[in-house]
Amino acid sequence: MLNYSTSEENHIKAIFHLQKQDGTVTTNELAHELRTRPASITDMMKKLKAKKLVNYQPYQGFRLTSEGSKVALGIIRRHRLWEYFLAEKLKFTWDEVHEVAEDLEHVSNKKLIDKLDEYLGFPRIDPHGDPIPDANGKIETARKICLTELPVNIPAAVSNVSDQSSGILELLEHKKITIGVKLEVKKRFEFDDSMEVRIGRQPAFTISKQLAENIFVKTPEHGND
Amino acid sequence: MLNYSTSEENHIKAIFHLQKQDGTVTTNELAHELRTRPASITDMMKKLKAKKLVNYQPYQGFRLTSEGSKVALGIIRRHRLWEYFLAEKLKFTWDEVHEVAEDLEHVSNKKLIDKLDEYLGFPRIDPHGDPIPDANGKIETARKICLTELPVNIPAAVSNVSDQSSGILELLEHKKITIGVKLEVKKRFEFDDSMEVRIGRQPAFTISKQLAENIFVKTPEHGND
DNA sequence: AATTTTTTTTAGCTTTGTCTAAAAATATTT
DNA sequence: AAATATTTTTAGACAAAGCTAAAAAAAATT
Repeated sequence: MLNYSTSEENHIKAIFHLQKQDGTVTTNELAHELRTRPASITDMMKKLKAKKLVNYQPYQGFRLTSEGSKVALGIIRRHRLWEYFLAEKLKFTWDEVHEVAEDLEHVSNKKLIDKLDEYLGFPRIDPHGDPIPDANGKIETARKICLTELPVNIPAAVSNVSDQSSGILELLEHKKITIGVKLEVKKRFEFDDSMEVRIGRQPAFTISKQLAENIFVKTPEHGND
Repeated sequence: MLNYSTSEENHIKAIFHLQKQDGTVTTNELAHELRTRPASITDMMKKLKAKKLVNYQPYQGFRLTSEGSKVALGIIRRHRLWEYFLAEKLKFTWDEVHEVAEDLEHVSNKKLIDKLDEYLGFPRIDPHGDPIPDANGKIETARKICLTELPVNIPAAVSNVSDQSSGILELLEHKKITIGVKLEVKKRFEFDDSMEVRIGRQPAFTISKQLAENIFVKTPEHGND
């Protein structure tokens, strides 16, 4: 995998995100997204086409080639791992991490990122609830994750409970956890993997590792990172 | 503190390091250090002079202004904190960290760096044994540090022992630790702050927190970071 | 002190990534 | 389908950061 400039990477990433909705991205859309001018986009598209990262015919819009998508997933992987690091380790709040990760994502040293991934315990979801591509660029589409994997301060909705024994249901009822309830993990304790959980604006309460392992949640769709 | 380009930062940092030896830095020295051409250095010096970061009169060499030194210390702080992070947390070896930190150091977000510093426990020495400037740009000149502060895998020489009781001397003799002995910390255990220490190529042995607190070491001078 | 060598600067060119203004292509209205 | 509006591309300019080659200044030699 070759190396690309910060500007090239930002264009590739933006196309990747805009592509999702429609099939193809237009010059104006991209110019608006990147706060740049349509003429600049045309220039950059010519360049990315020459590098075989986008398919582009004048006036026809563009989309990433499979190579371009690979590059995009690499950038997104870096971005989201740094976001996770910032939130989980450096205690940034979830709304602060994006901006800082915008800079860190352009440091593209494979060993750095793979070691960071390992250090963080191979997280699958970033602090905005978006999935993190793995070292091969594979990305989970399903948004359902175990409560044990939900980063702190991310709103999520309970989608199902794996264990259906009466024991767990009693506990769930007592804690007022039902399908569809919206909650956030406020804090995690390394010592026993227990966690503080808050439902809405009510006071937070503790959940054991054993219970959390059986609760699955869905995080809201985002998009802009 | 304003923001400077990667190229500007690299020039400022190089001047800071070269200044140490002599009082003033020449065009050729800097061109050689940065693997660039003398003409390019002249161009950049004009620019940095306009920004009041260097004092420069044509043909007279240059040195950083006090503002320039502040900027340099900020860059060095970022570089060395990332080096520490890479070695201590991501388990890079000490000879791998410099290259990666060269990129990371240019992400200049004050909050990021201050939080990273805090997360790392405000380390004072980087994995090469060089002192890390604090948030105000203050940097220790003394190279003598306590063994408790010596990063892992950094060769250092025992320079003195603070406690002179017979109890500690007995222990030191048993462990064959004398002034001038060269050693490295191989591993630290969070649980009781004990550490594995190795002298030369001999098998490593354990030292308690209490003992380490009384041993002071000097790390070798480096320079190129 | 004059000459030669070395260092530094100037002048002008290149690439990257942006811009504006004008031209061309495509879309939308009437 | 013609006219109008919008989108996209082209053409040409500019700033940043580098380069080479030539000129100028400083240092070293004879």
